[in-house]
Amino acid sequence: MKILVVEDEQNVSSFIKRGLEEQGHQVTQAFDGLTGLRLAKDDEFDINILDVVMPGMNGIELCDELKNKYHIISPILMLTALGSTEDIVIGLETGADDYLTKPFKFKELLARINALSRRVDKNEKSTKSILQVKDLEMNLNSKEVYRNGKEIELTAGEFRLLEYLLINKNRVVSRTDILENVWEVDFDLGTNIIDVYISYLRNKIDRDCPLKIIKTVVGMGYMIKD
Amino acid sequence: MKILVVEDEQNVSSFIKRGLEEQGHQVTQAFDGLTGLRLAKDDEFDINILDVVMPGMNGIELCDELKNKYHIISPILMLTALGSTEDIVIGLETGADDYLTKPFKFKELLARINALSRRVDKNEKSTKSILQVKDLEMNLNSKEVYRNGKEIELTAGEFRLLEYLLINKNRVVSRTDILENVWEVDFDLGTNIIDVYISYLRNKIDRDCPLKIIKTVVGMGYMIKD
DNA sequence: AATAAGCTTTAACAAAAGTTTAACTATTTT
DNA sequence: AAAATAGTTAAACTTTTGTTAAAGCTTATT
Repeated sequence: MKILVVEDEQNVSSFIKRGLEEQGHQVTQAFDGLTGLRLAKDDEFDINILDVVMPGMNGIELCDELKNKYHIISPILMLTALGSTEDIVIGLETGADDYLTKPFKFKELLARINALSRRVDKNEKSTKSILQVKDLEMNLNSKEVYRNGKEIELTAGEFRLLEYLLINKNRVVSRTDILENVWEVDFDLGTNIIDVYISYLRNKIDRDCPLKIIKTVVGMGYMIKD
Repeated sequence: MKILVVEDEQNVSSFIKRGLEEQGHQVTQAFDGLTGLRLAKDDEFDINILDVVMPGMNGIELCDELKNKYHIISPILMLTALGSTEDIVIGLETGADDYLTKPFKFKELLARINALSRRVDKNEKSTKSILQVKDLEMNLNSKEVYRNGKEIELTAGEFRLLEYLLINKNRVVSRTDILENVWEVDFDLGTNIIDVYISYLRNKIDRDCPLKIIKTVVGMGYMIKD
């Protein structure tokens, strides 16, 4: 994610930047309100972290401008000093989406960032909640899978693998892709877990049906075709 | 918009699907009434298009079940054969919102879909104060909960958890979702409070009943199903 | 202010379910 | 036919879930 940090204290800003970058985010820093304003309105960040206390334009004014004048849609997380309830109230009134009182644990900041980004994801379009191919359908809300009208019970891992194959239907997905996206493992240490799970899945969804859903592409990966 | 098409004729269904997808809609297909029923009640579509003539459960029976048994609120558009005035009358009586006689021009279908979706937007937000599922009901005003006519006393925490599960019925809610929305905690520090409360709830609402309300979906969360 | 009652949270453990490894077999490619 | 790739199986291992009891909080009452 692209994250903007508007914070005048050099060391606090760096602390946040370093931590977020370790998590794979891209961090842009602004050390005063006006610079923050320019950056935030010219370039859409996924999350804006604003300190309240800053020389020149403070975080509350900045938040107000961004939300009420430039109508940015990305969430704002305010950093306030301990106990300044006043600031928190004003901040939330002017449109901040969340706040965190200093000093804070980095883990807490991360959790709030994740919560905010999830909240945004939810508001995005009416995400499709049923994936289907041939006579197989997967309901992402109820986590139920049906083949030819009959329910099939899958474990969490089997479900995630099938979901990934369905999202990528008509495309061959490599073992590396699967490992990265389903198991969230970035390097293969010679496990055959994918083969095992493909086998489990086939037993449940393909064994009793003449037309097979999961296709092997030797040397390349697996594919589900329409 | 998310649109469900229940139509047994492969080519008609594909024709509709293709056309609607070109307009940017998401189309889910069912080729028989029973599948249509399951899909429509498990997942809320913006519009349901039902063919009248189908093997097994026909469109009128399906419409009846959806509107009068499952009380879905999304509009139903019936596709009837030319001249079957009988069907149209019955269809509208059982709760269909509009109908179209086959054969039809695609443009006409589109116009009716747009009209229906506009109609729905206006009626939105009917804040329900009673949540119910099977023989369980929760009154949000009086904060009373009844199972099979007998009152059940819940503590505030138990009530909020049950309420959240009911609001999200037919959807698996993860522990993270629950923690965020019921306990308003954005990060999990390894508490098992959800398990404990689920256990308390089950003791009060499920223990003495053969049909269980709260379902565990291992590795994913909990769900209450209709 | 102290007490009591009820509710919430933690913690420990048992039980259930799911995941991963590894050895072996089968199939496909070279 | 040999080598490489893929599939199967069961056992070992982990994680997840359910339960209980006790400790910690709050709130109402004395």
